[in-house]
This record gives sequence, structure tokens and C-alpha cells, in this order.
Amino acid sequence: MNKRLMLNMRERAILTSMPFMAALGPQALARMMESVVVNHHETRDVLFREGEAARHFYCVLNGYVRLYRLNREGREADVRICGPGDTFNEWLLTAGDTYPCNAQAAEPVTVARFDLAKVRALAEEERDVARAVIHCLSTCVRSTLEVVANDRLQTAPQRVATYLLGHCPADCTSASIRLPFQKTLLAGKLGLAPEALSRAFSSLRQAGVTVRGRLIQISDVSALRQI
Amino acid sequence: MNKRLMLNMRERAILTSMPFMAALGPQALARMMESVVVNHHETRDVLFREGEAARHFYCVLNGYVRLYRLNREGREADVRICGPGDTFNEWLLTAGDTYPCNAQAAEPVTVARFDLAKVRALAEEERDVARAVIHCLSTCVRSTLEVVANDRLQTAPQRVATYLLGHCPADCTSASIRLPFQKTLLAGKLGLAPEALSRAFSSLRQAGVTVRGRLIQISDVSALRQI
DNA sequence: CGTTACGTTGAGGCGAGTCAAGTAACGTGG
DNA sequence: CCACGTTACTTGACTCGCCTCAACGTAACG
Repeated sequence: MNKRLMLNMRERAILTSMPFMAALGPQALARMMESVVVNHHETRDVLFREGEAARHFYCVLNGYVRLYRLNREGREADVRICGPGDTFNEWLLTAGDTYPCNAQAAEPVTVARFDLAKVRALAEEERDVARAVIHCLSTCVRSTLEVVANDRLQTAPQRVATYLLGHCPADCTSASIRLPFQKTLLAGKLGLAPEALSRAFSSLRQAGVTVRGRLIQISDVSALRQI
Repeated sequence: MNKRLMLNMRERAILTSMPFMAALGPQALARMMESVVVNHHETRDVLFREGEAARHFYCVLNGYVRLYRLNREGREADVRICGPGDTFNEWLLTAGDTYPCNAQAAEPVTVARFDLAKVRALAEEERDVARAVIHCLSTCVRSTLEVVANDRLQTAPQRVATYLLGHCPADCTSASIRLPFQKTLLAGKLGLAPEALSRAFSSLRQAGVTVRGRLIQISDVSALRQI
């Protein structure tokens, strides 16, 4: 649980290859690396809770992290799923002193953790850092707006089809996809109950989608686009 | 429609008082003002369409602008409603060369329009501009994540209650609110059909909510919190 | 005062959540 | 390697919330 590791060579290599870090110049990179801590969390570990004082900005190195909110009755809704290379809490760099959601490891994960205040200061001083922050914030807004639109416009089978098509190489007639995580997590990402995801998959069978465990065969990509 | 206006004194005063501009230092402000154009649009005018080449970044000076997406059958879903002081398309400053949604004037609006490429360059050169961009992106992410969570966790009456509570002064027992726009627009903002909003309001009557046109009386704020 | 858009109300249908039961996959320890 | 327990996933039956369509009432505006 929450084993804190020294930053070894291998982790350093992985971290610096992440999109967020790879775009930094040598000086900005060095200064970012000063304040980083690499942590490991086991499945279902909670990284932080909604309402707690916001202290860290994260980059996922390995595994998947769920960001979710609770309503009064305790029902959970995922607002974002972060995988390798994704960052989260960049939206707390200005304006906001508490976490707006909970974060939980969906499986064993490795994350790099930065001090929010230090990154905030660095973004002021290092052009590269400011640019990188703007970039990941932009990406985050775009993907979140996409989620809102899909939630409001698409049925369950359509959401699944959209997800699958987004993970097919462009211009292919058939494809084979391996889900990078459990179906439960995919259901949450798409705003569905696990049962609804299951039913969506079986309704997609008639469009040539075969599911066996995490392996998904798509026999006719263009048919899937018609859903 | 789309009457282009010279930047007069009054508009300049309004523009520089907007949150996005007010935080800029004199030099950054001056350079931003070089590339700004103030436009007026009539109700239902389309500012841009999904898929078009992205060219402008906007700040609303007056009125409300709908950002929405269409599905294949032509159904519309609002992803964001922008009012006075709000900016949009800041998420296109990096990564993204086409608009991801449509923009339409929900009523007669005045908007300030900046050239995306110029703002992008300015954000590189002027620390103030970078800071302002990061700030409005952060705000945008937070509000959009909130929308996702509310869509997935709340029923129609709860969404309306949340909206109303967000527009009450804190620590009041009763309140009176005037909607800043049509109910149709509020329905879209909350991800509801207009009929569903209407029904939500009438179900809130039992919680002490009275509606007459755009005027909403809340007799018991704490009762509304229990919804 | 008529026209038009906006808003409300009712009836009906569909999509997805919930609950419950059963099956499959997985990991653990004997 | 097998027996077991746990967790993930599937399927069915049911409920509920919201969308759709249609009709009517109402406010806004020329």
C-alpha cells in the first residue's frame, strides 16, 4: 500500500518518455525532476478523496487510475480514467484548493507525483512547463467535452462502438482489439452499469463484434460505424 | 448578421474588465488588444461549425452562446453554455486544428474574437497571457468534469436544484433568482429536454420552489438541498 | 390583434439502472 | 495439481426516468 520508491534509472527513463515530460527542454525537465516522487498503489487503494486539500499533480506511469465522484447515497460515477502517460489534477494548478473528485487505483499502478505549488511556480518561470501544462489541459478539456456529448447523444451500443472505433487503426476493414483494463472499468468510463456494457456487447454481435475475455474481434469496421 | 464593429471606447472598457483580460499586465493587454475584433450576432446565428478549420478564440461580452454537437440523426446536445466573461475555444490553443463542436448565438450576443495563432504565439512570449490561458482552461476542465458527474449521478429535479443552489447567495434561508436566459437554454445546459425541465420545476414545487416566467422563488433553501 | 415562438401538460415507449441468480475466470493455499 | 474462495462477467425480470410526440395554454412582439 502506497510504497514510496526512490527514483531509479528505469523509472526515470519511463517518466521522461511520457508526453508531458518529453516536450520539456533540459533545464525545465531537470527542475521538474527535483520535486517528483514515484509511488506504487495496489488495486482499490485511494490516492485522495473529494474535498481534501489539493496537494499533488500526477502522471500515470503504469496501470489505470479512476477519478470518480459520489452522490449522497454513495453511488459512484467515473468522470475520467487515466492510463499510462495521462496526467491528472492539472486543473488544480490555478483556482481550486480542494480535490473535486476521488482517485482510486483500478489495478496495481505506478504514478509520478509532483507538488502542485512547485509546478505552479515552475509554470511561471519555465516557458516549457507552461506550454506542457497548457497542452495537457487542452487535451483534457477536449476529451471531457467529448464525454459530455457522447453521454447526451449516444446509446450504450453506440458508446461502445465509438470506443472500439477509436481504438482501431484508421482505414482497416477488420480489427482485433485487446482491452487494456477490465470491463467494469470500461463500463464506468462510458457511463454505464457493467450489465449495460455486457448487453451492449451482445447487441453488437449482430454487427460482427465477437468478445472473448478482453479480446475483441471486429469483422466489419464499416458496419460498426453504422450503429 | 455578423456585423463587425470597430472597437469603441465602451467595448474596450467592457472587454478589459472581463476576468480573462483583467489579470493581464499593461504590455500583455496591449498586445492582446492588437488582434481583437468585436462582433455582434443575432439569435440563432452560427459562429462556426464542427469540423471547420479552427481560427478563433472567443470571449463573450454580452448574451449567451451555445456550444453543441450533433449526432447522425441531427439531434443536438449542448456541451457548454457561455455567458458574459466566459471564454471558449481556449482548448484549441494547442493540438487541434478543427472545431470539435458548433457555436450558436442563443440570443443577440456581442463577442470578442482573437486569432488563435496570435494568442498561441503570445502565450509563448507573455507570461501573463500563459497564466490567463492556464486559468481559464483549469476553470473549464473543472466545470466540465462537474457536468459529467452531475449527468451521471443526478436526476432531472436534482440537476435543477443544484443549478438553483449554485446561484443562491451562500448561507441564506430563502432566495429569489432571475434566470439569465430562456428555459430552453437551461434545459440544454442541464442535458434535459425542455419538457423534462418543466416537469422538474413542477416537482420542485413541493420543496418550496415557485416559478413565474424567469423569476424563481425559493422559500426554503435547506429543503432544496435535501432533494 | 394576430402571429409566432415559448412553455406546460398528458400519454406512451424505450433505454438503462437495479436486483437477483447463475456462470466463468482467477488466485490462493493445501 | 486440485479444491476452494473470490471476483468478474453474463443473463433475466422488473422498475423508473426521461425522451418523443401531440395538444394546448401563454407570453412576446410587430
